[in-house]
Amino acid sequence: MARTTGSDGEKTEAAVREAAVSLIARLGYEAMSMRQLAAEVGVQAAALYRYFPTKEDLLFTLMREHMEGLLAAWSAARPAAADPVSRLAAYVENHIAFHIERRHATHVSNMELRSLSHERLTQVLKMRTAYEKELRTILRDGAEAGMFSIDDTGLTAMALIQMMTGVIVWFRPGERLSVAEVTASYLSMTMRLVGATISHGTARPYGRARDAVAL
Amino acid sequence: MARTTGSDGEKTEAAVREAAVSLIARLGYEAMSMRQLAAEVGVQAAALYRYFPTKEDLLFTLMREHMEGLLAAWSAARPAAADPVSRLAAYVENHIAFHIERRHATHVSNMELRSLSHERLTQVLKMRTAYEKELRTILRDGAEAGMFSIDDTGLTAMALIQMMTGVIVWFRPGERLSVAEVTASYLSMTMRLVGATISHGTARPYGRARDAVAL
DNA sequence: GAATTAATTGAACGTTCGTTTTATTAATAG
DNA sequence: CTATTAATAAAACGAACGTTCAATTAATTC
Repeated sequence: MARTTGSDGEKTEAAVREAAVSLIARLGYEAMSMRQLAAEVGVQAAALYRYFPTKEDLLFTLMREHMEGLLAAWSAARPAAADPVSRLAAYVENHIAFHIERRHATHVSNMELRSLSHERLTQVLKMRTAYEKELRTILRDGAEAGMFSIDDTGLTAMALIQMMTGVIVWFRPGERLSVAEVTASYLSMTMRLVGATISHGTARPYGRARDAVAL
Repeated sequence: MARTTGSDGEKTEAAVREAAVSLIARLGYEAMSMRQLAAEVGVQAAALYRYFPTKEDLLFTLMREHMEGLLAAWSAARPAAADPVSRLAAYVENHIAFHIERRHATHVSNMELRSLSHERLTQVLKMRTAYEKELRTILRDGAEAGMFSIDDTGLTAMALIQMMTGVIVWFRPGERLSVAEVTASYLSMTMRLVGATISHGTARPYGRARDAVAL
């Protein structure tokens, strides 16, 4: 046998990507074999090498495009010139929506970094750092404007990102909570965590956080 | 060659555990070979099978003992009968201290669950759930007492745990921040996130969170 | 000091891995 | 209709994998 009727390179490549994201998320990159992946696509293992020269190239492609997608989504969602509270809200909403929509790809991008070569790891981390820097900038602007109360900008940014990304670990669409409810909760937790205010001197708490007490 | 001078089963087994935690954390369980592990210990691969019947038995042992250690640490640290704020503070402090101290083992326990058999996965998850339930209980008690302002207890517990455990991803002892500083920051972020109060009606915010605003 | 037990080596087993090569067929271009 | 290109199958490669087994030596017991 050789070329099969109806075979199409573009469709096959798309099927390979999709199956790879799902399989790597479920089994892990090292545990997934090229033969397993091929079987999932309905093809022989050798056919995969027409689209990706090595297994690692496949992984890197998935990760790079995931990070590019995240940066692109934020570029599209970011408010042009708004106050820190609005910008932070936009960041949280975009982050949650993007990660819930791409649970599997996020899993791959977060868990399989160690299977990348040094050079490619650096590339992916550079994109990740650029994305995180956006949040740090918002937090710093808000702190300088007296609208946020934050101990340490870098630490707070990491804590927020870990908290938000963690949603993919436990959240399953169609269960107890809706995406909108989850987003609203995370938004409210975020605003309270950073001590968001409208203006310095006002005493109305953000969300349901009232009557807090000094440590 | 055969038995080497000075060889000791207990010491070898301890060395195997230690090397395995470090190697699995760095390379991943699937990527670490038994020959690599043996070389790290300074022994032939066959010798490992004197202590662990299979590679998966080794992984499971590491995970189970990590979770048992976490539950034991919390049992020792938990305040007998205290108010929700104190109990929450104790939970956060214990969690951060334990996870910073055992970064590698935590990495293994969180990232390699999929390499466990169904039965063993269930065992580990049962312990993890028991640990998380402790936090949910504290949050619920605090909310019922009117000392916390929380949308959803389960969601908040997951968000807090993800946030706190995430410390092992970026924190490195001996760098910019000390363990004490990090702990204090996480404690303050936690208290603000849950809207902690001393008593309903008081208007003094916890930590630096003042002048918050309604969503 | 002989017998026994504990700890380890070295070699090998069958399997699976990522990848390459070659042949073959489907689709397309002239 | 023929020539060319695109897409795949089938088979094979050497290497590495987890694991087993028999032999060997150190430590311990009697």
